Amino acid sequence: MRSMGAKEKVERAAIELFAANGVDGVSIGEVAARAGVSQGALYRHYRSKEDLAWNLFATAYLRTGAELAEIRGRHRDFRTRVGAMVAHFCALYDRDPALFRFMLIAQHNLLPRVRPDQRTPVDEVAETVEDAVRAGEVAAVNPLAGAAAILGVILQTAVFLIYGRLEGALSPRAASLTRAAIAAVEALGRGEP
Amino acid sequence: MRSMGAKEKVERAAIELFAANGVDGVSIGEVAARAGVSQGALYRHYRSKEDLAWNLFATAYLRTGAELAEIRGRHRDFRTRVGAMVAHFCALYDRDPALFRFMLIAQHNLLPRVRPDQRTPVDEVAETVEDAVRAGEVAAVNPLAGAAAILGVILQTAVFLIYGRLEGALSPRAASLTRAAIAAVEALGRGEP
Amino acid sequence: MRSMGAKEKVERAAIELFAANGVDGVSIGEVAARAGVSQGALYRHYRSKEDLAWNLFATAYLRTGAELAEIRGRHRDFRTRVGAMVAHFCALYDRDPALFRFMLIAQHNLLPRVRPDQRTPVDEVAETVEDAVRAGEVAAVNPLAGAAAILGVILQTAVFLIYGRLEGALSPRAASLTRAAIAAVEALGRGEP
Amino acid sequence: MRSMGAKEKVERAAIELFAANGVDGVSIGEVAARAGVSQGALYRHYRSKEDLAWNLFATAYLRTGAELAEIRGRHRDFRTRVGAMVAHFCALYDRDPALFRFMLIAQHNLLPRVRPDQRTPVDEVAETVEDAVRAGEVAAVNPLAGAAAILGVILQTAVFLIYGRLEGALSPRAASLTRAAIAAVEALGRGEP
DNA sequence: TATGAATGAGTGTTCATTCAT
DNA sequence: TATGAATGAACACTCATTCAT
Repeated sequence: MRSMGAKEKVERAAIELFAANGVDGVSIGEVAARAGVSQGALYRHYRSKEDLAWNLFATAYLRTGAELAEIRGRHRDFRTRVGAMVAHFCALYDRDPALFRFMLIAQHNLLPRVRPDQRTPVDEVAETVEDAVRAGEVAAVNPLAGAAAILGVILQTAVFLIYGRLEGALSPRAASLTRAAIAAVEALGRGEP
Repeated sequence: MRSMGAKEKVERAAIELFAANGVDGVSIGEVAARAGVSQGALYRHYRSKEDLAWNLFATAYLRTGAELAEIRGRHRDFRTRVGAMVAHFCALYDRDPALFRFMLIAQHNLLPRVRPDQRTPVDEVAETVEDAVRAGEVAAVNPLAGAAAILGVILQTAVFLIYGRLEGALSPRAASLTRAAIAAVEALGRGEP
Repeated sequence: MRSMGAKEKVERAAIELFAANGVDGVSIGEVAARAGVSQGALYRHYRSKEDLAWNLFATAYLRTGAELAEIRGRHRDFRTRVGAMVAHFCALYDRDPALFRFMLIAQHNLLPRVRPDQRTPVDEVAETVEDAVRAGEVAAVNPLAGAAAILGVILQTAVFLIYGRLEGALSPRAASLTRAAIAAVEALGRGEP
Repeated sequence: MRSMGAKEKVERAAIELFAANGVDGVSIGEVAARAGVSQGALYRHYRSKEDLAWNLFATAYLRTGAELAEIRGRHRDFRTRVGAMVAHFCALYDRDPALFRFMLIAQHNLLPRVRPDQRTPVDEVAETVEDAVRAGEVAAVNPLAGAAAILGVILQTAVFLIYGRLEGALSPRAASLTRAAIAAVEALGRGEP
């Protein structure tokens, strides 16, 4: 196993810097310096800074979507599915908090560039809710509203970890987050909209 | 009485542009042009672009904190308090979605500049949870974990409205969001940490 | 005697700031602030910043020329004249070091704007040397070369006071500076050019 | 071998423009245009305009100090030393009048940035006078007052050449300037302080 | 292929000047 | 007359991108 190719070094440096300062707050020079390569070398792998940011985001975001799809394929039961998805998000955060933070920040600029036919994490969670409604596992609820509740519980907790409001890793919270997410969806279904 | 002073025009323009493109993604020239004033005029009211962004953020963010504190002072019951807070967030969003989006985006850069002694929305929600635990209204739960669940449910729903995943205003969802938020906190308390 | 009119306050402020930072290193706003008047008020007396600097310089520079002319008219003897002129420069420096420093600095930009028909300090000193040569008081010497020696001895000593290389007032040095200036001119005349 | 590297071209352009208009009177754009390089290229060699001006000044000023130190080391006799120093200043002027003028102008802003432990031309001339006093070659005189006389005679003559009051090169005047400088120092010593 | 010098458009900011009040 | 808000051109500086070596 070699140390790291230039491309990997650039990607790691970019993720960490983008996570800390936002894409617009980081210059190509800083990325190159942290990666230990020349500025010019960067352009051999990416056509522009925007291209670099987009590739990093799309790769991570769509990979997460695929992983959630895989979880959805592996389990049938709503509670089990949500539990596995929450655990997956927690593992993602704990394995690479910088990448997680980068995704949270970058979505504001980059989400519009995701093509409508591409399956995102949001789609997978929403579909999981939809399946549960169809199967009668939870009361009728707008799948996207349900997905918002599930994702909100997870992501806001991650945000509090990032800002130091909460401490430690996210995975130990997986069980309680799962309960909270499921309870939130069920509560949504008890009312009108 | 004329329509709007220069300062108000600048602030409106800045909020809308910052909300759409991020602070770093907007130039002073664009703000000035949209406000219909010269670039120089901007510097009569704000010392720098950063100062402008910080003032807009701090004003809105801390004002929201104060409003939540006022709600907390007006009600005693956990459910009532959460209901009023959720309704307040919904009203904020519906009244000025651009400002709401600006706050969501800008926090990533500007939250570290909030002094620890200043009371934020997060503090008020967390304290509301703490009060409920102390009063035995909900099972023991980390107040900040509870606040994350409540805020997550609200804010992620707002995010879905912003990105067009959900449609319409936020206020009609206030009742179901309240139920979801409370259920999430209660579910958190049913487990270990 | 009233405190000071707006114009005088502006001029004093300008001289002190220009002396310390150079004309280009001082903004109209700084001059107005130190003078305690509004920026707009400044333009009632001077058409532009350049006009202000030029007026201050020309007034002081040409007044000094006139004073030297007066000294030249009052005395006939070379040594007496030089002594009176040196004493006059020393008194100018001691009375208003800021004005002196302003003249030394500003000449680099403003001297070219003095019209050739206007009599400057240099003209008066040079003519004093010329008179002395004509009268046989000193050996033949280029009047301007002689003026350079006289002025150099005085002004460089003033520069050393300004920069803190020498201390105290300039007037106590008048006698020795006079001897040095005269000796320098005489020595110039002992050789070829 | 090409004509000149970018750095040399920038330095030459800067010296000429700064000499003519002062540092504050010249924009980076003008320097770059005269040097025939882009504005950005300038910042590869200098961190700021101030850094450019300071480097040019410090280099020339301290180099001159070192050259005078070398002269002082090569000769023992006061008259010989002064003669060699005057000749050196004249050669400096004749070789590069723009650099000479730049040093004369820029000292007003940049002299305060010279560290006290750095040996300047003034230090060398003053020490030369001090040596002469100690050796009994001239009567007791404040070394800095003597240095002011010597430098004043030379520099004011250079100033007159710059302003067109005198014509031709400075070197032909070296002999008479030397006599004048020495006579001035001796005359200083004949009186009280 | 990799480097790093060079480019030039764009940025935030300053400031001399004007002008309505 | 005096103020100070407003203007807009200029400035120093940055940075994504290119390209000769």
